[in-house]
Amino acid sequence: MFSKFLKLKPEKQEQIINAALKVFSRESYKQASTDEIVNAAGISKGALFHYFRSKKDLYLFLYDYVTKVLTDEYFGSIDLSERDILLRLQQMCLLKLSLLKKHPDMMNFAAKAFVEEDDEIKGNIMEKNKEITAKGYSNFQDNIDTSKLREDVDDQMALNIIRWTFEGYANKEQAALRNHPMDEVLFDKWISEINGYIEIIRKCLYKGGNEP
Amino acid sequence: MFSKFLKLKPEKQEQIINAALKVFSRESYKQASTDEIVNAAGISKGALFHYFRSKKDLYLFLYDYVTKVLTDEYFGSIDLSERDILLRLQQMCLLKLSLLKKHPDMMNFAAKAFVEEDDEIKGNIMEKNKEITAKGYSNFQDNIDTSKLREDVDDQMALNIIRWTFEGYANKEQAALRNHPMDEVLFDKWISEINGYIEIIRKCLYKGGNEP
Amino acid sequence: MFSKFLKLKPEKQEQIINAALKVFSRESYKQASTDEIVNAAGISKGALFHYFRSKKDLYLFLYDYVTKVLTDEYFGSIDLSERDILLRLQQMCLLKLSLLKKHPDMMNFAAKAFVEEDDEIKGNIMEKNKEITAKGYSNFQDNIDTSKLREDVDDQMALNIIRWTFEGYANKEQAALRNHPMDEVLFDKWISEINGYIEIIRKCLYKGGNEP
Amino acid sequence: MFSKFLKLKPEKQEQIINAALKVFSRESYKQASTDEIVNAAGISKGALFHYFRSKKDLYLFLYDYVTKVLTDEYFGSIDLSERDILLRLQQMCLLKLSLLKKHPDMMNFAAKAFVEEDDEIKGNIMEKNKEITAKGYSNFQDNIDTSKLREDVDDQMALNIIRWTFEGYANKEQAALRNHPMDEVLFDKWISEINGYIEIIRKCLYKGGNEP
DNA sequence: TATGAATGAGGATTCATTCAT
DNA sequence: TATGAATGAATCCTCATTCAT
Repeated sequence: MFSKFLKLKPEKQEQIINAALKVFSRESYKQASTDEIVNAAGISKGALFHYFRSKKDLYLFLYDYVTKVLTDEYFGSIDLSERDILLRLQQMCLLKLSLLKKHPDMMNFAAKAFVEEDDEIKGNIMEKNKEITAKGYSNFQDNIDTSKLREDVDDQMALNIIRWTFEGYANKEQAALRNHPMDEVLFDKWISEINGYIEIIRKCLYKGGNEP
Repeated sequence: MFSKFLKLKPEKQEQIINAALKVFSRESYKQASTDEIVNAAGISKGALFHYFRSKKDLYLFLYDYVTKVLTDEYFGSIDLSERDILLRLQQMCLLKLSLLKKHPDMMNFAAKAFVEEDDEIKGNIMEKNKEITAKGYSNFQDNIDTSKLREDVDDQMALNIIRWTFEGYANKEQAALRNHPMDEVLFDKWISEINGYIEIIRKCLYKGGNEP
Repeated sequence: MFSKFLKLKPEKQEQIINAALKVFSRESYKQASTDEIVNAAGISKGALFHYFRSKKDLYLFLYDYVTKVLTDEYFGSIDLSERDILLRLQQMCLLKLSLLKKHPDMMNFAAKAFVEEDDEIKGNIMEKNKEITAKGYSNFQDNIDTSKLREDVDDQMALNIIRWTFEGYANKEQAALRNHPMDEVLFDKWISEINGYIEIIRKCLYKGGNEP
Repeated sequence: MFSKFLKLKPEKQEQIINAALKVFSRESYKQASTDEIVNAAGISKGALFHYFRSKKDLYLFLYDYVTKVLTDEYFGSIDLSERDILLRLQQMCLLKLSLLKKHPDMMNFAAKAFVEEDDEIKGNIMEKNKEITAKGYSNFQDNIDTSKLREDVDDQMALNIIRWTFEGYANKEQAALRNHPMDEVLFDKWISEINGYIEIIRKCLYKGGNEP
């Protein structure tokens, strides 16, 4: 499967993948047009269906491809030995925001694919997600040292609050990303704001934080 | 406009609205098929276009309808004089979860419509959203008494953490909703868990909370 | 046939006929919409199909009606004992132009119906035309006194030139009619111009005209 | 535009053009059915919309095509240096009748298009007509030598009578064309009859014609 | 008799997929 | 292997006609 595509020169593969990602990251599965994809990729209609047998196969190939690239970059960059949840989430949050800027089409494609509800592919995507989960990419709270958390607060609830805070921040910034260029200044802002939240959480939910 | 539809017997109106909401809450604007809608509603193709002149008009009618029902039920039930953010968000969160169970199709439709990007309707939806915003439905943090918050923590950041906590909780429960029936037990669970988070936040982010 | 329609009060009949004529004189048979007709007539959809069984029947009724009114007014006003072709065509031409202004919808309807090629009605219209012709409305050149025409010119050819001249003039003026109001001034212009052509023809094609 | 169509084999282009012309020369723009066109052309529905993006585009393409063919054949065959109006109109009339027999669908299409009132295309057709007019195809009476006309008759009125005579003759013959085959005999009849009219007009409206 | 809601076949257009070259 | 012309099912929408009230 996909062997015909994989025999192409890497540059051509990339060119086709990028074109398809661009289209699929903007439109839903059904609305995305193969015409637009072949035009953006600079190949013929027949070629696309020669490499991939169908639109569905192309989509699922892209899903695997994107999943692999993103998980590699994501989990390859995260220090899973960091047992302090704040430092781990700081990494994760910055990494996610960086990936959004580095691979916007992939990230948007992944986000769209995650909620895609077209019957033609929904089943396959859910299956693939199960496989990914099964591979056991460590969760944000695996192997976390909870001993630093306040004792008068339920650990899991504290972890949830911390996670939701970082998720909320990442979402807020993601929405802003569309309008602003990504540069050193923006990255520094992220670091400084994230550290602000870390400080608050450390103060409030960790042992030995200041008295309110 | 829509006068022909509004002359129908209420039961029939409801039957058509429900059918359309079911389809539009599952599929995007473009993918949603009028065939499926008329089949679900048990009416003929011609009838649909007799009541609403076009698919677009039907969609925008539904948007207005849903917006009205949800804002009425939502803002009609919220006590905006409550100046303690925790109590206000407790109300909002419970209400949102209740609405999700009471009107799942409406809530999903509203969520989908909010991010709908089809050129045919995007402009209209944005316009309607402006009108809604202009009507001044108060924001979650309008008129909030921030004097209760810890003084050694930035107010806005504290409010963000609190909001994201409730949003995170609501999202988590929303995902679970599809599989469980909504009943007294579930509602009690929500109250108890939300109160758990409230207690933690009060302890950590409010003046005079316990020392960690 | 049409008995139900003919039982209506004359004013209502007229109102319906006028509305239908307005629509059919603007649009072709197929494109003319029964919706537009009932709206213009201020009656319900059902009523129209109650009076006339179908769009086709309505159209054919109108054709008969218009044919009758126009031939009555036309042949009722023409003095067929006038044996001078110029005076007869002068009458006919002025009458046609007057009718165009007096009954524009009828004239346009008749003109459109004459070239209507929709299979649903073409046969019926052609049949009706045969009947009309069979009734023997006298032709423009019936009973004409050709003795006044130059002897060195073929009578039939001379009559053709004369007829085509008047037809050409009438067509030219008809096109101009849409933009100008019909009034005394316009009528006088017609008379004066037509007399100009008559004078030329008398001079050129009649015995004893001036030498060129 | 139309590049896809123009890449087809000439025979296929012709086959499609002829099918479309046949349908559009019989029905109005709106009533003409693309189904009928594709059946007549022996191609699939999709193919038609592959070559031309829409029914409108097909129609406007045909208009340009027909206009070009007809004006080329028409103005390519007319000797505009002929300053005698009778000889010029003799050419024009014969040419028009020949074209009617050679390209009946094109001529009928052109005639229908000229009075087409459908909003979807009316504007475009009028624009194209302006362009054509602007190209300055000389009018029937441009550069005419009026010095040969009788001095006791208004020049413009004389020219009108002459034009209307030839138009009338062409119209009469056009109506007869549908039933008769076009052959040498018919063409000879036209020449002889037209020459008959020319002789009469020369005798009556030109200087030095015989005394009536 | 009159109403207007309802029907469903028909029309233009789109698009994934096939296939001759 | 690559091309892009061709297919036809599916989609939104229209409108003469019917029928319950």
